[in-house]
Amino acid sequence: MVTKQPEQTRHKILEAALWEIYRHGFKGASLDRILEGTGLTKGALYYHFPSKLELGYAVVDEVIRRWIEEHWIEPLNGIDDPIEGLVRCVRRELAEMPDEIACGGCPLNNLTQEMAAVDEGFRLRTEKVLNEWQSGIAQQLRRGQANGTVRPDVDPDATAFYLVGSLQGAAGLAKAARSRKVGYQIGEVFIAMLDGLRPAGARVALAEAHT
Amino acid sequence: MVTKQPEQTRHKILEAALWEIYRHGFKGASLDRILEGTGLTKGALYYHFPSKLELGYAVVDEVIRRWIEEHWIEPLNGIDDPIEGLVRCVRRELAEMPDEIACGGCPLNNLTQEMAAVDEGFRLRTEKVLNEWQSGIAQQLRRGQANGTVRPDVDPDATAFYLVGSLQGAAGLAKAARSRKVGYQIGEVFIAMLDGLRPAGARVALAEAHT
Amino acid sequence: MVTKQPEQTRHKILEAALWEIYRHGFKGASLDRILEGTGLTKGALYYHFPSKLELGYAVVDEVIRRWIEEHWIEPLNGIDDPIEGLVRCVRRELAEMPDEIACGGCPLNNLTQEMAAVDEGFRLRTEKVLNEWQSGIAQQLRRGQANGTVRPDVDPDATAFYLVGSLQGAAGLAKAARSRKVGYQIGEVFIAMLDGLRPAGARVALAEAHT
Amino acid sequence: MVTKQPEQTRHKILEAALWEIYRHGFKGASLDRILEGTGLTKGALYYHFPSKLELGYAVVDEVIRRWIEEHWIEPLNGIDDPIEGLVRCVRRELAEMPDEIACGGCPLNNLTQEMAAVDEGFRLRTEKVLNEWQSGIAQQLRRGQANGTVRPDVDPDATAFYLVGSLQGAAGLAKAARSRKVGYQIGEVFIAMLDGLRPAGARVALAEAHT
DNA sequence: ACACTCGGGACCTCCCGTTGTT
DNA sequence: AACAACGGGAGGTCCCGAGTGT
Repeated sequence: MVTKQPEQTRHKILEAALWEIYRHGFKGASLDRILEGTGLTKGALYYHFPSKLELGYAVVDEVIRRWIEEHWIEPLNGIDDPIEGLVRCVRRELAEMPDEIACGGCPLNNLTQEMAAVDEGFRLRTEKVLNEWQSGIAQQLRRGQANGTVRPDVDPDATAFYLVGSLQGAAGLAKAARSRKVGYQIGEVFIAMLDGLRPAGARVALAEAHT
Repeated sequence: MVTKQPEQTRHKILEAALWEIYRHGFKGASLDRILEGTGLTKGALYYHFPSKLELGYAVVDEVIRRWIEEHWIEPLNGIDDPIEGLVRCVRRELAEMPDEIACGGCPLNNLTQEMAAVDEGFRLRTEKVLNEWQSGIAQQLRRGQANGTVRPDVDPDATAFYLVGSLQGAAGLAKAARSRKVGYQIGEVFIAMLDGLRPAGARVALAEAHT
Repeated sequence: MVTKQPEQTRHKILEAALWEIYRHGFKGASLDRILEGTGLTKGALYYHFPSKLELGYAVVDEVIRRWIEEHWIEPLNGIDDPIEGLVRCVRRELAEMPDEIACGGCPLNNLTQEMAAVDEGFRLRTEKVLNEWQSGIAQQLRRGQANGTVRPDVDPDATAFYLVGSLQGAAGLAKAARSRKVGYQIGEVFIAMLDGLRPAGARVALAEAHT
Repeated sequence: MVTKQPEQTRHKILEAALWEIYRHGFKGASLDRILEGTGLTKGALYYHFPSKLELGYAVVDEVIRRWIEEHWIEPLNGIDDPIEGLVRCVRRELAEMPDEIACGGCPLNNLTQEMAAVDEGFRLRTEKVLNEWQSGIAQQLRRGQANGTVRPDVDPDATAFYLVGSLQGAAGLAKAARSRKVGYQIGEVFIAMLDGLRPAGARVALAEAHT
């Protein structure tokens, strides 16, 4: 047996916890089941996390948060046209997402809806991630307003909230329908709505661009 | 003591179950706690419902479904301008909703996100309600296209999905933020987006219309 | 199977709990072990007692308390000479007590010493039983002072406390020594000390009376 | 960081263990909590003690035993009148004892009552300490009989057992009542009883001597 | 001589569901 | 139609102890 590798052990637990929680929800998640796949036992888990709740918190803080950053915030950085950036993100997610996630909903949204009203710790953490997401988009919208790719009369903050909400809602509907098709449909309308944020002269016939 | 009143008993259980589920989620809901407030016992519950799961199903089918119909489908019937109707619905909900619900999220969305991936029975039932909601809106959009209040190039079905998703997502964000303010902000953007569905000449400065 | 007998079930649990607690202490007591002998299951236990703690409380309130009353308070009632009554009690206990109890200590004392400093609920309940014991003896001492069998300069309350404490302490020593002999030795001294509570002229050579 | 100091480390653990056991009982004592205050970890503990049980044994053998010697055996050595010596001990303890100990019971008695019936190792060790205590007193009583300060018809051994038991019992009652008052009350009676061990002519009105 | 990491189990809690009874 | 009593199990907590490194 190799020597103890605490960092890797912790990571393995977090990863397994993410999937277990994703599949059964936080309350339905079983520590025994989480540990089953890892080959670890309660002792290791209890050493790294003081409770199931804290494990759940860590999943939000460390795993889900990073995922959102990598998928929805950082990709926008290099692009001058923020709307173009968002459209690309949506298209990429719709295309690359495996079926299980496409039909299982956004992990962040799942946890938020299940736990926000039940546990304040979860609410604060998911709220924080959502706020980072929102402010990332709001910042891009401001940059777009500066370089003329976004209408100046748009409220960047409120609109960013709206966009995040719509994405979460769309993921929720796709989950309810257990179908990629609903996601694609909503995606196109979402993109069309995004197009409405451009200055009148700069709008693109996005629907056709896709076909 | 009055004689047994099966229908009323069933109703009392459903009502209590709705609140318990709303507050603790379905998995977190306790049958004992549901019964506590009603003065009934397990016997009554299991006479009317074969299991906790079926009780949850009944809550969706009978309580939540009716609520959606009354609040989001029927109000649109008498109005010629469907977008105007939706705007009124949003404004009414934002205004009349008590704090607990405004910050606790949409009961339908809560249940959907918690259970859709876990239990197929819940998924089918919540999907059905969502579809009724969506097709109600789609039908109105078609009527609007017929009477010229909605742009003809809009896809009624996809757009209706998108709108339902956005509403659910907005409710989810408000829940995560535990704040009415986020709801109001998103509501205004939502209304602005709705305005984008009108033919170019018919758009209204809705923000001002609200003040 | 006979019909449900809640009272008898509750009694069976209490009885089994008393023994389990007596043998392993309260913290060491296992609910599973308690139920093992009764043929009942967790459901029955949880129905009758909301928690292990409340079960322990009930053992003190209902079982131990009654035992003290029957063995140390009521026997004194019919006897005019309270010191004589106490001596008889001591002798009876020393003689009739089975080995397991003689060497296992007084159940009341065991629970008190283990739990009084840890849990206030236990402390209050054991204190109550001890106070009843003490006031039973104090009352007898007062009666003895009235009829001349007890010295008038004795403080009935303080002395009763002292006597109860000595008995508990003696039981504790016998338990530590796991020997009846220590109990007998202390018992004789205790009886001699009791004799010192009589008026000077009324003292008896108790040691000889015993042989 | 200073170099390793094994003896001091061991001592720190023992001291911390004493308090933890005193407050939570042996079973309730947590190794993690013991180590928390010391800044040490499991590694240090298990280097010095092979198990929790052995740690408990060491607490009895080294800490509690020494405490009893210093407080109840050695103080009697320089005094010719053993009864006077015991009275002083009682008075000193009653006066100097901090509240936490006065109301938390005698550490020796606590451990004895909790563990004697459960674990033979504990029983043997606490019995040993109790025997040393008892034989210390018995020896003094014999000396008193030799110099005429103790009645010759007193059985030194049995009486010493009785006295130790009474003290332990008194501490137990004070713990159950969580009150110093009970301790004071019993203390006075105890002293009066001690006075009864003197030869008839040598008795003192101790109650008045105290005021 | 001590720290970090992890194994593995026993425990209470609590819950859903069923049975006998009225 | 409804109740009181009970069956039976799964889950999180927490703990003691044993490894490896240094």
